[in-house]
Amino acid sequence: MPQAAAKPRPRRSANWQARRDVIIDTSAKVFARQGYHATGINELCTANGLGKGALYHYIGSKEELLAAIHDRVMDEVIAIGARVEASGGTPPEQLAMLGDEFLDIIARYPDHVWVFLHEFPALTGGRAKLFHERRDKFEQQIKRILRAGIASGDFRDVDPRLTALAWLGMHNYTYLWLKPKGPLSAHDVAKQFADIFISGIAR
Amino acid sequence: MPQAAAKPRPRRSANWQARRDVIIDTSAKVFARQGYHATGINELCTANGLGKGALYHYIGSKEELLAAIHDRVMDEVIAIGARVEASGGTPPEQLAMLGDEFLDIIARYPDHVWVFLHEFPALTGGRAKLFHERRDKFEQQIKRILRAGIASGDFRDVDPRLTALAWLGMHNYTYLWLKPKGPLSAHDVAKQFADIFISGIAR
DNA sequence: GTCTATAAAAAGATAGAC
DNA sequence: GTCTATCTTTTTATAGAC
Repeated sequence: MPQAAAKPRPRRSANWQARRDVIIDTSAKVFARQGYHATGINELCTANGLGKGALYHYIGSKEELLAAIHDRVMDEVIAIGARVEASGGTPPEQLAMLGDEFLDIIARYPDHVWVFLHEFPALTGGRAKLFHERRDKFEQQIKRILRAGIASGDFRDVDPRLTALAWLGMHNYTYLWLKPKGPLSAHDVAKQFADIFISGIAR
Repeated sequence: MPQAAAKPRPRRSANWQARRDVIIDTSAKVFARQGYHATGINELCTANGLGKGALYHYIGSKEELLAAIHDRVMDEVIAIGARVEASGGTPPEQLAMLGDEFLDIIARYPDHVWVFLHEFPALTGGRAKLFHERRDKFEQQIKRILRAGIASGDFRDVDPRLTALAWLGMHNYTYLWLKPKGPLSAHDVAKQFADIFISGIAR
């Protein structure tokens, strides 16, 4: 079997990778608080407790760091799509499960999600293209569930695209107010959102 | 009656005001395309066909320009709140009307709305405070309608805050895909969103 | 009112010592 | 691997001529 081409493994030590991951998470917090463009390399150095030389040893550039923050979230989002698909539930069950897992990601990565929802336009070239492809992939996933539900008679004859975007907006927007320490858990919110949305499109 | 303190009229000519408004709208387009911090004063000069001296004659600073873009949208949002309240419809009718007018603003000011949803964290001090107050005021308006609907028996006993945020997310998110030239008008989208949402929280 | 020139600070990134 | 010093460009804003 030939070498897998999907993710060309960078020639770096496991230690380097682990250190880099910490830098990505710490930087996400700073970007979330004051914005990507408003944050200078010097501030990233301070936040990470490193000099410029050391920081650049781990990140190729500021934009590469931004892309890494996006990947952290999108990797997980794509993964839940596959998990839900494999679950074999009914369309309403799948939609509820998708919402539950999606909000769980938002609650676990509040900073990363903030960054990805605010700063994705700062990605350029191939990085921007890759991001949009993965975002579209998730949207397709939602539409597939909706179409299946219409076909099965669980949902009325809604416009799949419009309805998928309504669902996405409702869930994405939680990044602004859903707090890990808040009165409602991601699971609670997902449950109530599913109640509203699924009965809203039920036949 | 003493002088109204709400909006201290600046001592400027009507011509100056009109010119400034055009600059605000043109700049909103540039900010929407490439971001507030990523846009330099020089680019704003080019886009507006002015030199630095002339531009600064109309805007106090870059951030004041950003605040003006926010005001353009928030003035209208607050206005629809009052209009809906005065309409005297049932809670479901009011919620549908609010969505219809809200999406109309998003469709008419796509650039301003983009800027306000992406760059509001760039506002500082009193400008940030004022913005948050007005945003909260709109959220209160939604919650009031929801509570009235629960009291009247039109809606089931949902959590007003959670439901208001679900409604806001669903509608706000349209800024990313609702196009004036698109296949669906803001009115069409509002109608279908109202169908989903109101039946989703109906008793 | 509008321009050009310039100030003064900060940006992202790199070089080379250690 | 990490540091300090530095390069180059760009930033926001102002001064002063016209």
